[in-house]
Parts: sequence; structure tokens; C-alpha cells
Amino acid sequence: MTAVTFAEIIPSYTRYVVIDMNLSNTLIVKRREAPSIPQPSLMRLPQYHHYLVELETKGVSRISCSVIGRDLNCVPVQVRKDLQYTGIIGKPKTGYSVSELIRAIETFLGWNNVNEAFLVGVGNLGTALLGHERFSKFGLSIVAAFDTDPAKIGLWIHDKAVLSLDKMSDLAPRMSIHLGIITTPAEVAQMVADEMVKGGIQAIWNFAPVKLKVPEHIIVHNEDLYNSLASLSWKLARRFRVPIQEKEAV
Amino acid sequence: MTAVTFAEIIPSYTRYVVIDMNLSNTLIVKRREAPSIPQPSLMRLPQYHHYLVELETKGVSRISCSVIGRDLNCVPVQVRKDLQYTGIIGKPKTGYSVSELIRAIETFLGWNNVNEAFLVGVGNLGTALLGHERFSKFGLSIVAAFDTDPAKIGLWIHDKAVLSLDKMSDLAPRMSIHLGIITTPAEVAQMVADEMVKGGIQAIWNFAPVKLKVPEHIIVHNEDLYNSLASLSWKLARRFRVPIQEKEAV
DNA sequence: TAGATTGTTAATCGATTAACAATC
DNA sequence: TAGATTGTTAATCGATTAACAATC
Repeated sequence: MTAVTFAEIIPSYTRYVVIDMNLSNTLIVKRREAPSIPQPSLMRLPQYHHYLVELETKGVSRISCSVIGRDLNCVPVQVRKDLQYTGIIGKPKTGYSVSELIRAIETFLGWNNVNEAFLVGVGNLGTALLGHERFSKFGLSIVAAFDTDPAKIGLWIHDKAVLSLDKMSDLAPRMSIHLGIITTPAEVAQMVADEMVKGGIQAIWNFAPVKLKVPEHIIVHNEDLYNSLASLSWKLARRFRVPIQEKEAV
Repeated sequence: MTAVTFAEIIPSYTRYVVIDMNLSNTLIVKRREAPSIPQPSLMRLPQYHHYLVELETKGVSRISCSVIGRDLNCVPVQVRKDLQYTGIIGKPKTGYSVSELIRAIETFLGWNNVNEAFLVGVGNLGTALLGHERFSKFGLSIVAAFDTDPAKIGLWIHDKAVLSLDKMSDLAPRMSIHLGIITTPAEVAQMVADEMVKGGIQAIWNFAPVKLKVPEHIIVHNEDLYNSLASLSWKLARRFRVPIQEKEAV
């Protein structure tokens, strides 16, 4: 019995790697370091989800990768690969069940389990995020906001209390908060991140334009608008440069 | 005289490709299809920029890739490659001039030429973006906002007028606006994009969670928070899954 | 000169795409 | 059965990293 055979017999075990087989013929398997999915695939899943939910409201019950690809403007094989990471199994000729697919994506992304989060920095962007009810559909619930501005502390914004930043690192463990959102100016973002780490926060969604320094095990996700803007303005600038097609020199 | 020699003599011409040399010894050169830079490199440039500006205020005048790499937590050779796309030339042993580097990045990204933009969708996020003064440092100026909500039309938000969406496609060409920002709900984003295209807008910065369908030549940049959130919540969920390290089977 | 650092070419790594086998 | 579609393996493509030569 080889590793390959094993994987064939129990398909769901393909994510495991056979590392040893002991005397009693018991297979010792080890989960791969990363049951990994490529980052780009991960980021495309919500798009499929959004599309599928819309499809479901229209009463469509089955869907194929070629149709998804046509509607979402990408190649079918990419869709297939992406969806496979969620563990869904399709039927040749008939495709996938729309509702199963939706559930598979939601489960895979952990949208069924609510992530409670603290938000720090109640400026324009922070306020906007506090008011974003749609986050709840994606398993995110912002339970409190923090700031250092006395004029803001004590306010309720979009039904969330604004508290003093001092209290955050105490409150986080007491409320079992694992996710922090930073919407402060760049200057104080690192200090806020340090506080979050102190409070035992595991993952940081960072909207400030700085690369945070945090311990190895902390998950950081940067949402830096300026990076994005850079890309856009470069492309736009290139568009309006005189398009020198041929040029004489020397 | 070969292409290589030519590039050596006039370094700034390395972005051109020699395609022919005519009888009078005039070199005919053609700009490459894409004076391209990898997307990831492009998105990293603002980070270097931010870091360098801070460095300059501290009075540092020269910098090496290894130091940048140490401070920004990436490998020196990546820094070097990224910076090279801007056309900057360093000196072995002494590194790069900080101020030259800053200017090179700004020029490369087109931050010296202002991009005037229309914003459509004055909700929480739209309002936040309207109030983002820092955009001006990156060559972005939002000159007007649009909405369909009569309660919002006519307001001034962060010194910008909110106008009726009807007027956008007329105003855009008259004001030579080439950039549009969409901060509407997903449902109407496609309609807004169509209007923008009608108004001759060349590039769209889309914050709505939909994949827009636009003509080939329109530049679209999606800033989809849900994609990001997906990635983050997946990683966090994985963290809290029981970490099966070894497992017996059959 | 020696050593640090840039610039560049080659190797590696990972994601995408193409090709094809399996299946309903 | 024939044809459409999934699932999977192999090839391609692009970005990162390693190795090394050039230079101050």
C-alpha cells in the first residue's frame, strides 16, 4: 500500500501526507504545514460567493465553471481549481450545486463563526467601517471602538461605544477578542499594534500606511489605499504620456 | 554600434529597444509594449516612499538596500530590483541618495501630476474618502461627489459639492476628468461604471464588491474589502482549529 | 587594496494555464 | 453512445531569490 493508493481510497485525506507506516500497519499521517490555498485563490472566493448568492436568488440551482468563467470574466479551469480548495465535489456534465457551493465557500472561509473585533482610530475611515453592516454577513462583528481623543471617547457611533485606548489591552483578553482593526494615522499605528499584541490579539487588519512590526505569530493584513492608488495612478499616467511609437535619436 | 552599446552610452534610453538603424546612421528606437513593472513591485513603491520621507526628516541623506530591507522586513535584492524600475542609479558602497530616491519614486508613480477625480456614492466610505486630505500628496484630488439620494444632493461634504448623478457623464468631459471612484452599494456599481465610461472616464477605482464589466481600454482597480477580509478570517479560523499534528488512520 | 554595495544573470518557486483522462 | 463537464497532471509564465560580477 503506497501513499498514492491511500490518497485514492480516501479522497478527503489527500491533504495529508503519509510520513510513516508502523508495524501494525497503521498509517501515520501528518497534516501538511499549510493546508494551503494560494493567496490569489483565497481572495477570489468572495467574488464567487457574491456571484453565486445572486444566482441563487434568481432560482438557479446548478452551475458550471464555464458559465462562472464567462460571467466573471476568467478562465474556467481557474474557477475549478479555486473551488476545489473549498473541498466541494462537482458532477461531470451537470456541474456544481449552487447552494452547496455557497455553503462550502462560507464554511471554508469561516464566515459561519463570528469574529469579534476591536477597532482603533475613529476618524473618517474608522467611522465608515463601524457603519458597515454588511460585515456581519462575512462573520465580522466590530464590538467596540477605541480612540485617544477625549472629544470622541464616550460617544456612540453606529451603535458602538468609543472607549479610551488605555482600556483596550485589558478588555481584549476579558472579552476574548482576537482581531484588531487599525484605522489610525500612520504615526501611531505601530503603538496601537503593540497594544493589541499586549492584549493578546492574534490578527490585525491594518488600514494605516505603515508596515507594522509584530511578533512572528501575529497575522497582519495590510489594506493600504496608497499602494493601490500608486498602481492606478501609474497606469493612468502611462496612458496620458505621449505615446511615442517611433523616435529618432542621435 | 550595437543596441547594447547604445544603452550603455545613454542610460536613460535603456527602456527603448533598437529596432532599426537607417542609412544616415540614425537610430530608430521603439518604446517597449509595456515599460512594465510587476504589479507587486508597483504596490511596494509607496512603502519605500513613506519610509524614505520619514528618513529624510531625520536628516539621513544616503541609504542602502540592506538597511531598507532590514527596516521594512524584506530582502535587499528585492528592494534593489523594485527601486531599479524607477530608473534610479545607486553608487556601489555608498548606496542611494535619499532625496533622489524620493523624487524618483514620485516621478515614476506620477504623483507630481494631479489626477482629478469624481466620486460616486456618498455613503460612509465615500464620505471618508472625501475627507482624506492625504490623497493630495499622492496626486489625487477629488473635485466633486455624486449621488442619487435627493437628501444628499446639494450638500457640501468636506468642501466638496454633492451633485446629482445625472450630471456626471456631462460634466466629466467638460472638466477633463479621467478618473472615477465608485463607493456605491454593489447593486448599482455597474450602472455607475457605465455612466463613467459614457462620460469618457479612463480609469475606475472601484470599492464596490463586484467585478465590473467595462470596455477593454478602461483601467479598473478593485479595492474589495471583502476579498481581504476573506483572507484574514480564513487565516484566523485556521489558527483556532485544533492543530492536528499527528493522526492515526485505518 | 579590501570590503561593501550596486547591478545583472541564472535558478527557484509558485500561480496560472493547457492538455488530457475520468465520469456522468 | 456522444458530449459536456469535472478532476488532475504537465507545461508555462512571472515574480522572487540566489549567485556573482562590476564598481566605488
